[in-house]
Amino acid sequence: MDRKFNDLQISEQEENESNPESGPDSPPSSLVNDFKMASTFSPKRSKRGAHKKVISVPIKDLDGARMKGENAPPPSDSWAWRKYGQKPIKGSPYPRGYYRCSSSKGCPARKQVERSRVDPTKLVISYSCEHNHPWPPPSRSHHHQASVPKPPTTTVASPKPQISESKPETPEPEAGKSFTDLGDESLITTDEFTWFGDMEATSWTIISSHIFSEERSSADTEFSPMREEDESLFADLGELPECSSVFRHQRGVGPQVQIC
DNA sequence: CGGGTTTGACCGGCGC
DNA sequence: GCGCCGGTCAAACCCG
Repeated sequence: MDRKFNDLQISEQEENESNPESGPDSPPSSLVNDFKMASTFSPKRSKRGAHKKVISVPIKDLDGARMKGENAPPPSDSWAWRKYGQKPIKGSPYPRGYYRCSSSKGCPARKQVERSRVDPTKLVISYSCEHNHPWPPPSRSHHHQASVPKPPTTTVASPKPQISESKPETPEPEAGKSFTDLGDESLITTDEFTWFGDMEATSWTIISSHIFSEERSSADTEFSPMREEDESLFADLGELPECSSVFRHQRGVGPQVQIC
């Protein structure tokens, strides 16, 4: 399967802009052309005090292949998500699906999936998780565990305004680099971003916030396989000051994203 | 039978 | 205060 995800866009939003494209008239600035490094958390409707990150991914043949009507199946990442609701959103022809993390008990992570109304070819996924909650969850669901043939490696995407047309299949020199090498402004591309298994895309952008600059202690193994390291890494992630997006390589499964 | 999905009801925040 | 709207709950249903 040569499914590459090529037009992934992640932006971080404050809670009060929880709607990726709030209002039919409001431009999806934070999604498409703009990104905010919202390091400040402003809980407007912070029932859960959650940070939120928004990913915009192209759907393309996804809808043709599997979409039924307007229901876009959420791209599978490394976590188990259980759908707990779906609502039509005012001003949007497409309903929004509500998912919660079922990878671990009590996991506060939420995910909202909806089609972009300004660009129906894109799927907008909003990740949110509890403030200060160690996210991603320390343990994956057995489903995923079982489906992970090989230990993943870790890739971290750092803030980058936009990368267009970067070929995922291009062997990445960065893939072997350390995070420190990558620095603050780097964007890691991988040849196996298949975690959006159903996604078809031509370019991709990852936008995130403070990731590694200070977190990269010497003990961190950049792209080393992880299993137990996994856990420790997650522990580290739990201590990340703000939000970060972590992409984990997994052979056979593809990289995964954890956001918070 | 266990886990996920669907869907209507309910709740709470917010604007008027 | 009231209505709108987004988010969540939970029972029924579906599926492997």
